[in-house]
Amino acid sequence: MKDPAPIASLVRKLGQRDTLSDDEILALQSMAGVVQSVPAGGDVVTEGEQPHFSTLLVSGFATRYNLLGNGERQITAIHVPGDFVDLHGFLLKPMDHSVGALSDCRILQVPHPIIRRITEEHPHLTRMLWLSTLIDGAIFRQWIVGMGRRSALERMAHLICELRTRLALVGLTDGHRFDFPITQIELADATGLSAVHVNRVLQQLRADSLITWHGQTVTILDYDALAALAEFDPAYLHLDRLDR
Amino acid sequence: MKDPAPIASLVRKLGQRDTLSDDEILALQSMAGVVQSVPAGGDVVTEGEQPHFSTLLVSGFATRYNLLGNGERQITAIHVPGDFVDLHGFLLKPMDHSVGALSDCRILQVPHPIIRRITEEHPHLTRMLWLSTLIDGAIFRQWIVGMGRRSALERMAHLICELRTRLALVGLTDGHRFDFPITQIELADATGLSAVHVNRVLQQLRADSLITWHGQTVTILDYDALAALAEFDPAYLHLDRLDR
DNA sequence: CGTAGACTTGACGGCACTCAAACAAGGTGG
DNA sequence: CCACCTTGTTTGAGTGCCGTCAAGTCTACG
Repeated sequence: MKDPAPIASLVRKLGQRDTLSDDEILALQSMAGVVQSVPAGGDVVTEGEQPHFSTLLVSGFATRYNLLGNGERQITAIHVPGDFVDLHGFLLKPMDHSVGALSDCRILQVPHPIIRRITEEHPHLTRMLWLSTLIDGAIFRQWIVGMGRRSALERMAHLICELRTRLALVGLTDGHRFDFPITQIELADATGLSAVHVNRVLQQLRADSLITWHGQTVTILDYDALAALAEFDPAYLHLDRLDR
Repeated sequence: MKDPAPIASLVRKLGQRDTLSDDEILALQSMAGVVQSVPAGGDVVTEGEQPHFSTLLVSGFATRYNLLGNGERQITAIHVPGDFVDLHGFLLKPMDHSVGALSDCRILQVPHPIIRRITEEHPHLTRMLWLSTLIDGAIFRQWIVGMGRRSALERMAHLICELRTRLALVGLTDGHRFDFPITQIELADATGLSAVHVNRVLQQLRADSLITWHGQTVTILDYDALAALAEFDPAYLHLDRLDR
């Protein structure tokens, strides 16, 4: 019931950025509880709700998205295991966007009072949780840069580089190969492109022997070239272990 | 020397979202110090630096921006008085972008040890500072939505609505009129458009009698129509006073 | 074997970009 | 005081990246 495994990815991800004390790891484990399932296509949280918990993604892929008046959709974030998909809801309260499951997901709902107690009793751990929302923000900024100033090709290349780096951090890569269960329609909503153009961009990346993409499996064939095309610099992911 | 006035806007902005205790206001005032000046066009912080303080904008307008390899620029955030322009630097450490002054600015550099002490001694105030970075994040998300799925016209309208709302929060509006010292080139870098197209979009907004824009003075002539065009919903700014 | 969802392809169109030049306004120095 | 320069804004012409529309193909699955 209180299985520590679900939060292993979170511990690994935070522990990459600063050393966590045993006490802090125990506090994180106090968040463990019943793991729930959300089927692909389902919503984890819906815009306008004011949940009394935040959701840790244990396995699977999820997105944050907004719907527009004309029915169009914009994905603002892609989440991988170990990510809190709505830790910000702890303080922001009403959700200003929805969270959906890209694939079948297993999630852990952490009651806000537990997070609140961490903020009362564990200043350093609080800073680490704060940090994780700041890294979300750094990723948002890079997406803005991409959507504003990068071509469709560069933007897609950047997204692939980013996902590879973030998945490697939680041990979900096999060299330059990783699972990424997303459709081209969803990729279009994430990159601000049309589905047709996403298809053409992916063909271009394949034609240039930069990647292959079979089913859910992405393989980066030439990482250096892909990163150069995207001007990808992982500094914004703040991977260094520092005193925080 | 320890003039409380510089942090008045910050107190006002945080106090809008939750009640601050006298003790907490005192703690914020412990951040007060020597106010410095940055001329328009100057940099407040530069990408790659690792400052040992975070910068509170006391007066003037500032932006966060990234430069790309080809010299292009993307502005990812516009800051108004009362905003911490780089509170995230407290935990992220090396800056993954620069901060520039749009107009002449007065700033207050708050040493990180002072912020750190707040996190050790004032859990609720810590949450409020965390909150302010989360609101930054919510704004980032809206920018992503705009750049991905809104037309140039809608995007500009949305930016104007957002600025008006945020400036009203710190008392820098006169009805639907406010100062916004930004050039069309800078607006282009913020919206992901070209300077030429920004000019045409602004002309369109004027032709439709939605705004006037004389020098640095923006006047919204028909707020309802402008907000409808932009599908602007201020919910993402989380203006309600709630227990946080 | 039929259907649904995802992917692919082609033709065409438009929003926004680029290039280029003119206009306006404020500041500076001779 | 007025050329002159710089910075910002405006306008026009031509272009192109990416969107839309419409089919067609492929694969998984019942």
